[in-house]
Amino acid sequence: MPTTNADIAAAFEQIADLLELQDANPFRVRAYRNAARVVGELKLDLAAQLAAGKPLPKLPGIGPDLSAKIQEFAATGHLAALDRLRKEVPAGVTDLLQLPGLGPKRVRALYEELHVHTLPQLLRAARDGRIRSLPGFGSKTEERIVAAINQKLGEVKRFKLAVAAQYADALLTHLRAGPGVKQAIAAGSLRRCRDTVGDLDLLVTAADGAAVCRHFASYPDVRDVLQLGDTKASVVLKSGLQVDLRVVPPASYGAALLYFTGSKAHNIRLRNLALDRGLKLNEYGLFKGDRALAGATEEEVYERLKLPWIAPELREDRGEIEAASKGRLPRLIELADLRGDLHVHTNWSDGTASLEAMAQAARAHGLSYLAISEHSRRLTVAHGLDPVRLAKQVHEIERLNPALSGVQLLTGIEVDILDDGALDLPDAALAPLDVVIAAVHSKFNLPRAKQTARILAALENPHVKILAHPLGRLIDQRDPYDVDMPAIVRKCKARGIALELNAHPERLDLTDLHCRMAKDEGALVAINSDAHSVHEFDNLAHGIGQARRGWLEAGDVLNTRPLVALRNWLKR
DNA sequence: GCCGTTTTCGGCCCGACTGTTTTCAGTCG
Repeated sequence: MPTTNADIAAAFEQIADLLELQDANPFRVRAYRNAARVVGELKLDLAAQLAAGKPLPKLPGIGPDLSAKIQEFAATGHLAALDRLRKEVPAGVTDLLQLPGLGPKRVRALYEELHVHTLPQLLRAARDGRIRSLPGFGSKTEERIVAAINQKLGEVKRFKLAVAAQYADALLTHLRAGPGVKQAIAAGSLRRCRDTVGDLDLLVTAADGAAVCRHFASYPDVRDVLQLGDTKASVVLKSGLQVDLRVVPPASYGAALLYFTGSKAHNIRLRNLALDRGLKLNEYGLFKGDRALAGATEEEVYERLKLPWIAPELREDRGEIEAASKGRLPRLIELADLRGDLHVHTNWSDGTASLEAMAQAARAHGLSYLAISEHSRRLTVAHGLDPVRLAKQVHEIERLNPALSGVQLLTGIEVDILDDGALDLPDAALAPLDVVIAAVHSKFNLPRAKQTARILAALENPHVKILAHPLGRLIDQRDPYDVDMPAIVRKCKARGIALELNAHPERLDLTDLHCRMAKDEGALVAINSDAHSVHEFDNLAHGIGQARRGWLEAGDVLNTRPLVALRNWLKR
């Protein structure tokens, strides 16, 4: 098994956990966690790089020691340091760290004093009342441990962005009706438009924080109140979604919004920039000694740090601070930049609306063209089109177009990539179409080399213009298939094929990092709704959020082009 | 363990809440 960057990152995280349990220098622990993040997000395959005899690139936070560990892991598949640590700490103990309220100190006390190594042992100890006997533990802690384990057994994962956004909208409405509430906004990963959201971070400005926190905790959908303070409260909704509220005075709104939007890594960079200037940045403002220099808006905080405002989607410490300081931030794409949608379905296959209804809905969403791309015949469950029905649909679209105002339909197909990389329809059926989208809908578990070869073969077909949902993932339901994305992106660039960013909430595929990879390689991206009904054009907004996280500008996206330019691109 | 246009040593982001305390440690974000 070749070593992936994810393997290296996981090993570093393991080391960090184990070191923490041994009460090691916390900054050393942080060094491992930083390194795990840097390696985990890196698109360059480090093991492949080393195998090719090339040196490791200089990476931030990775010095001589961690470089050596990466080389050791790539060469042997093991880390002696990790193996050693595993012998020193009982197996399974790191699982205990995953429970909320249990950090390294308490977990260490649990296994040293009570010999508790696993979740079942912990549950037994809690039920036997043995935990409250430990110094620093009490009956409340014991109750929380039982509750946390039970919750973990019912495991609630991260929420899809679109779902979390609905909860946030409803809660914000509730908060705005609260006592003395001036502003209420969702921050956190929702504001950064991550594809999934672990919890909601809501920010409110008001004079009386305690009253707002109580109002928040009274929200009817609340299942548990975890914390209830004067400026901060945390609840769990009936769905299992955790929501954290912070209340700050209006003069701190910008600093607080910055702080609660994150990411943590971005915030740490900003605080260090402040320290470099002899200033202190916290959620209440930017301070020189006790004197507040900025805080009411995000813009003024950035400005005092000699930076332009940085869009929330970029705040991941992935180079945005360096780009900002050099005046090289991207002009991120916006929803209004989209001129059309190149991937939708109608009631000819598995969609619910007619061709005309979809065209009208597209126009209502400000789009001026819409490519109809039904499934192809192999997808019988979706009433995929064979060459005869496809020809009929093309004819129907040509009949409809002159009568449509403000929007034009393009002919197309979402043609299946078969097991061997051939397409599900003959070239003669594809040739007359405006847009051919190739898509994998089967054999998701092929080994990496075979899956990659299969897709690369499909991309050789001269009619293919777009590769649909390139990773094939369904968030929370199906992992992405194992495929060499850099190779796919390079092939798309070479063949003049656009990679789809499928904006369906369950897909959001490409990911943010793959958007960035496409941009860096010079490959085009097409942001498509994959709408199966007239309502699903709203999904494009989530696709835009993801594209912005991938640093995409309007020029990087195929369907920002006016229809004439698009037709030229399709015909070239 | 990393890092340096003040530094190759001595720093490393910062504050709120909870529970178990009797002034604070641990955890979290």
